[in-house]
Amino acid sequence: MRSAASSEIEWPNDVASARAIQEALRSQVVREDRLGPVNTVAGVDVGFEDRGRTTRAAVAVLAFPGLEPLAQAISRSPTRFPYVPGYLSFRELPAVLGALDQLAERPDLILCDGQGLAHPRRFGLACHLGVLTDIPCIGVAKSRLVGRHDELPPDKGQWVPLRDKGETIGAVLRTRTRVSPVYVSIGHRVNLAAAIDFTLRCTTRYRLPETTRYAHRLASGLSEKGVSNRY
DNA sequence: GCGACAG
DNA sequence: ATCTTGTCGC
Repeated sequence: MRSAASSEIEWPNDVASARAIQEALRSQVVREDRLGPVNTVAGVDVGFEDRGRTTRAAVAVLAFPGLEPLAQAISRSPTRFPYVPGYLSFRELPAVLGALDQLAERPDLILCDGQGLAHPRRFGLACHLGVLTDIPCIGVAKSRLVGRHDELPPDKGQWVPLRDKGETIGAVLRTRTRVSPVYVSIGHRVNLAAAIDFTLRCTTRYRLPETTRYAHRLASGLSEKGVSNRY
């Protein structure tokens, strides 16, 4: 899919200009449901290698709701922005877009590693990815960046709002009974209720959704056999 | 001023 | 994110 070539984007080299980009793009995040039929769901996993010198992103596309693997791609590129809390997207997005470009088809929905609106300026990685590609996107993070919340009941499926500065910015969601929760937030074109629902429907027996988990395993080295990078 | 801080 | 020992529960 060629909708957001990373090479055609001007990437910032410092936090001040990165912040200006966030402030300029944050109004483009669509917080309501604007989804077509969801037949394919992609999971995006980000991370780094070589003590941070190389950034890597993996994407796995699964059928929905059956979650059968359909396609996968991985992209590595030299790190061009350091990890600074609140600015993760400037470090990871070039690799993420590179991985998405390897796919033959645009996924109908993306579950992205990291935060969406649950971000100091309401423009986390999942929002940035959603705005640049205009693909419906949900942020699924393994730990908290900002926000406070009440104690979370132990049963699978239960959730409590994540709040910051008087507004709900996401949900703390139990994807497995008595297992540490994940942090779900709007990325783009999906409301919070739908984001929670999709996250649960993509989660089977592990803490993380199969989409994200599949991408993570791909990035960790052990790819699945018999799955090509096209449908 | 001090702690907190997605991956 | 990554590293690593000890502990707990099924």
